[in-house]
Amino acid sequence: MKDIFSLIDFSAPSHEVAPQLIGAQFFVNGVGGIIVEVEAYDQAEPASHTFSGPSVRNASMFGPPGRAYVYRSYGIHWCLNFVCAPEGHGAGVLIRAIQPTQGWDIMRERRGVAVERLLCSGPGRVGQALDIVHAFNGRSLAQTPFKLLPAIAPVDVVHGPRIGISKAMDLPWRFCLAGSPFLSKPLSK
DNA sequence: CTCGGGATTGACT
DNA sequence: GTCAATCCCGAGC
Repeated sequence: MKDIFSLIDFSAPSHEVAPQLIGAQFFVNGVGGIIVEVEAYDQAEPASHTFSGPSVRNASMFGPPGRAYVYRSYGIHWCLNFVCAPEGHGAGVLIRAIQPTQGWDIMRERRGVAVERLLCSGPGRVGQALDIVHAFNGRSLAQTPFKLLPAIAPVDVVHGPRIGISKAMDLPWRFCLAGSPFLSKPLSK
């Protein structure tokens, strides 16, 4: 199998990397599955954490591409991004939903729910199910505990406006696996 | 310094 | 539909 880092150039703009991640498989310590929903963010648009420039919180987004940006959302959840674009650019792809394929029992225990559809359908849920912790911030996606594998077969990717933001609503930078029942919400246009 | 708003979720009316 | 949980950070005084 081809190495995904030879197939995807993480130094490309986040909105170009994002659709390529749909269908890829992502695991943390062997727990995870197929990426079915992501969103792209870039310093040039006001919905991004990096819009106002570097800070302690978003520093890893300004670091080298191909690494993790882990942030605390609403003071409660841990969410995961893949850093994109050249170093210093401040762009990334938020992992919003995963179709579970490995580690169901572990994910059910961590999440406290039994319904498979609710294990990883949302950025905060992905963080909890895969045990994303702040210590992963800045770590390379090519190294343990991460494992990122290319899609087994070509997939249909659909896109639309991003969720949960109040700025730059016009950018269609949410990318989903067409017809997937594991999305955090149905795609709107 | 205080204040307010989130790239959210789950419990409740 | 409403709302609280709770941390980071920018805006404003």
